[in-house]
Amino acid sequence: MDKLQSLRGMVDLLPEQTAIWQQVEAAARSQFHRAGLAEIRTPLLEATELFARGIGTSTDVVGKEMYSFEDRGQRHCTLRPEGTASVVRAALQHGLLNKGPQRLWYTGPMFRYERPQAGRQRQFHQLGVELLGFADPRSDAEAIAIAWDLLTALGIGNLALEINSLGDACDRSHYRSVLVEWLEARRDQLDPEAQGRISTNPLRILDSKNPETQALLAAAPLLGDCLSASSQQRFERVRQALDRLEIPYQLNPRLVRGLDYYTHTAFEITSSELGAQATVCGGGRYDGLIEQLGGSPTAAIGWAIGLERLVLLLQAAVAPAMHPLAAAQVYVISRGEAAELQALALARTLRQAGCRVELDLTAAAFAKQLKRADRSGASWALLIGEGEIEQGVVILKDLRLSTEQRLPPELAIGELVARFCDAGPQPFSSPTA
RNA sequence: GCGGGCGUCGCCAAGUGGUUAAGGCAGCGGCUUGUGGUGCCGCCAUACGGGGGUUCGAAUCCCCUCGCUCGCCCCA
Repeated sequence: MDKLQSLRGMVDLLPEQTAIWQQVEAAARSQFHRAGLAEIRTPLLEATELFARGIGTSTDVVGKEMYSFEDRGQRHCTLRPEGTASVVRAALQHGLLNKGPQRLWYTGPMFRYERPQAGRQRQFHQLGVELLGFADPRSDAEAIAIAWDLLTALGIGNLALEINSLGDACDRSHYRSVLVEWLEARRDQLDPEAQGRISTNPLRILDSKNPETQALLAAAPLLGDCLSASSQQRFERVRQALDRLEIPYQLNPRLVRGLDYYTHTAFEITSSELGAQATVCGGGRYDGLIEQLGGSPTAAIGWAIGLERLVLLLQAAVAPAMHPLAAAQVYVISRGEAAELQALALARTLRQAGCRVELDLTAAAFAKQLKRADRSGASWALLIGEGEIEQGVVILKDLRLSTEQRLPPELAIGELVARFCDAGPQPFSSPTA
């Protein structure tokens, strides 16, 4: 196949798709606005080192999924595989945290070199929230609530929230040694994947999907048992807050996220309707990251929603009720040089007055143009031919009733504007409206 | 990186060794001259993802390759 086509895993969003994306973006903006979040936009390209230091070199994302290359100045560059590291970098670079805690949101494409499958592309889009400089357990609940409420507001059901606490750095290294010791004693019962991970990233063995490994793990020591008293207490308060918000959740002691920077609260929102890639939203607290990237110790929590997955759910749930494409209200037809120019001008006048107008740009016969008018979904047509130009009138035709009247252009415009005068585009109105 | 499924016109889709690759939708042209939605007629893949091979003969069999897709891994 030598046809030009998009790169593997890089997906075009066609006009009939973009409407639903715009709806999601609008809902998110509204939600974030009400929550007092400000938008931040960072470059798609960052120094490779940012992700190596931020996400952790033993993670799959950094180890084998990054789009990395050297630019012409021999700089090591990487297309961002996630948003948090960039946001933290930007906050530090511009001293945002010196002004106090930051409540931020972002959206945009991320890149991971993986094998595409349902709900997973190489370029995908995330919508994320980062609350920098907040340590209070209520901030965990607030962050989760923002995500939960956004998904709910969009009409997505069948969602499950799972949470766990990974403790602080101390708890984790303590648990890590306990777990490694336990795993080593059973090394020969583990699958090869898991065996390799004992030394590289033992915690990740916990959410292995290998059934035999899982069976064995049922008896493994739990992270929760290694948490310090204060970590446990903290987690307890997060749960209380969620209870108070009446956000249902399940404790999942095996939930371990794939990025190294997470501490304390980790969570995922999943849907059973997504196939293998069930996570719509994932996030957690990262109290050590900011310091690790050169800032002073600062607590923070954040999450990201996978927009492709969200759109998949929306299409399954509510999209059929939507009319993504806005049909024109008026279709303008003309024949003959003078008429064509007048049509061009009248279409513009109508648009300036707030009507959705489609102008036929062909010189085809009236029958042809009328046929297109009909298919466009417009309910009114404006016809101008040589005869009309001579008489100084236009034909205003009701395509539904098949009635028409000849009248001066100003009156026809006035008639249409009175009917469709709403200013501004109306992306989701029904074509028949 | 590893497995499974698939790959015929813009879309859907027949066709599983024999000289014409169905059909539907969309598109284009026409059916009295400047009036649509239905109807009727016509046009629309020397071509079956690409490359080799088997055969007298292949879209149909074999091999390789590319792509899509689902799953593993991982994650949003």
